[in-house]
Amino acid sequence: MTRPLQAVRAASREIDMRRSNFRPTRDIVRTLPLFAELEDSALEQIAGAARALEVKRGAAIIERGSRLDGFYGVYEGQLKIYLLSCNGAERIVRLMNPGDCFGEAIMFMGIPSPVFVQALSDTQLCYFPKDSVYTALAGQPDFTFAMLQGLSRMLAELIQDLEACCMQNAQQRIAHYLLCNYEATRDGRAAVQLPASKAIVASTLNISAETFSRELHQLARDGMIAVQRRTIFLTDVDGLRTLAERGRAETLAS
Amino acid sequence: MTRPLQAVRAASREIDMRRSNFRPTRDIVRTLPLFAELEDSALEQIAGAARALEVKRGAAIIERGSRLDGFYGVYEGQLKIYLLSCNGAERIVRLMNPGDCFGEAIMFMGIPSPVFVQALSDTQLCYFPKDSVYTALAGQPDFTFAMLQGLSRMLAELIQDLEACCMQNAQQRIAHYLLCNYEATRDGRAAVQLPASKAIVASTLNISAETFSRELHQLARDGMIAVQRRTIFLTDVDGLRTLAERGRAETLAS
DNA sequence: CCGAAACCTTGAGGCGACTCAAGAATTCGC
DNA sequence: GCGAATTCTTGAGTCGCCTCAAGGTTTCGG
Repeated sequence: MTRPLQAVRAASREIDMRRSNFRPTRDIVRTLPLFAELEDSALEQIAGAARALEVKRGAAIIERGSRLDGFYGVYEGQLKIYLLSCNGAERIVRLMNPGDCFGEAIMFMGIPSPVFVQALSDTQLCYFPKDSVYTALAGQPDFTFAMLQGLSRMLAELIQDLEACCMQNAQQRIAHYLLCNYEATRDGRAAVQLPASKAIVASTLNISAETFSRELHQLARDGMIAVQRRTIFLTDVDGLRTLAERGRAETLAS
Repeated sequence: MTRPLQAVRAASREIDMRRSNFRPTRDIVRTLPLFAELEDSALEQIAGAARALEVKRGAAIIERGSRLDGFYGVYEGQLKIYLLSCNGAERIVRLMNPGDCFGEAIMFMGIPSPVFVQALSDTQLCYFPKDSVYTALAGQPDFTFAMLQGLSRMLAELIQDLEACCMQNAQQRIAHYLLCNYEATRDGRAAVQLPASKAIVASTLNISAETFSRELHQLARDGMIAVQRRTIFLTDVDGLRTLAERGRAETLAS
């Protein structure tokens, strides 16, 4: 019975499909990287079969156990893919942003979804029915490779998640996360802009919000980072690297 | 610095490729489920490019960080896919048996492998070079679907692993494992035959060997199971189901 | 059949991360 | 710009699982 995060509380849990100005035209559909290389004719076919979906923050897109006869692409907004434990604790597996796809694996396997998907903000999606996808796959080797690569990338990312959550302690996971996501600011400092609230980011790292807060401040005290709201400046990238690789204990010892 | 498991200790860590009576003929290659639907001509092409590999127990097939220009199929023996933490602790992600494939994702992405693969017993493998695979993919939609499904299945399994390791305690993971793997014996009892030593199975469940032993004996004391070597008889399937779903604490309370 | 190696069990002790709880700081709606 | 809601911080206490250590059991080669 852990506190639900943000959007869980908000709005209805139903899909709120509505007519809107978001339409799956060929040029819009193509903005998904997956479709980038698709020929016009194939794209036309996919776009023709696609269904645009505009959902509000808090809407449930996929429930655990549901099946899919297609997959989704994200065009605007943010969603979370998450797991729920028997007592209601939530573990966010991944945050989805524009350009991302989800549901392919469920579609290909025809199995019930092992995860939930919910919108964290108002979101524009497209649903691509299986049949149109299969048609495109059969005729477009480039698309096949793009699809295979997409699945492969997810697989690799999941392995990394598994590694993080099985082989690294909380501080190592945080250090690793920061090192994987920082960018240079205008004034040349290295900074990470958290894509959501600390509680949500903590959940994706499989850490409680409290521990996340504690560890961030510990890193700040150690001079590795400086925290300002949802911006985290990396003040000692090499130190973080050492931490991420060797862990806290061994930095001091040996 | 955790004790390495079984085969780590054994034999050389080098691939021991040798001429042998194991040859990638069409009929042998086809026994991989992935190739089941492949047309003869395509199969011929794949088989022609395939390289047979016979390795001894303990041989390292893939090292973390290495790249692949193809993928492997298992025809005989057993391998482990595993992760190593910085201090040498090992976490087995999956055991591979005849009929399984590995390395597809690494091949498609062209990224360094995030995992290690090592033979747990003397093993017969085939290596299928990327080019021949791509050729088959381009011409054989059925093969494409089989490949997509294979990747999708791995993805779904990894999600389940992640769920198990993040959302369930040790006893729930064990109960779940038993429920997913039991079969009826001749005399009608439900039993699980462990596919390897308890230490190895424990590692795949992300549990220390000691805890695994303790929990198994606890379950036995509770009348859920009976342990005999590497055979575990399920004496109370419903009880296990309750455990797996609700966890230990809540079985007693509420 | 004996000894060594591998495998399994069991106890003691410790620690990482969680939960609960309360309060501070931000953000947001009107 | 004030009050409410949300988000973040911090302390105290607990617990699950790990590690270390030692002894028992099974397997296997010669």
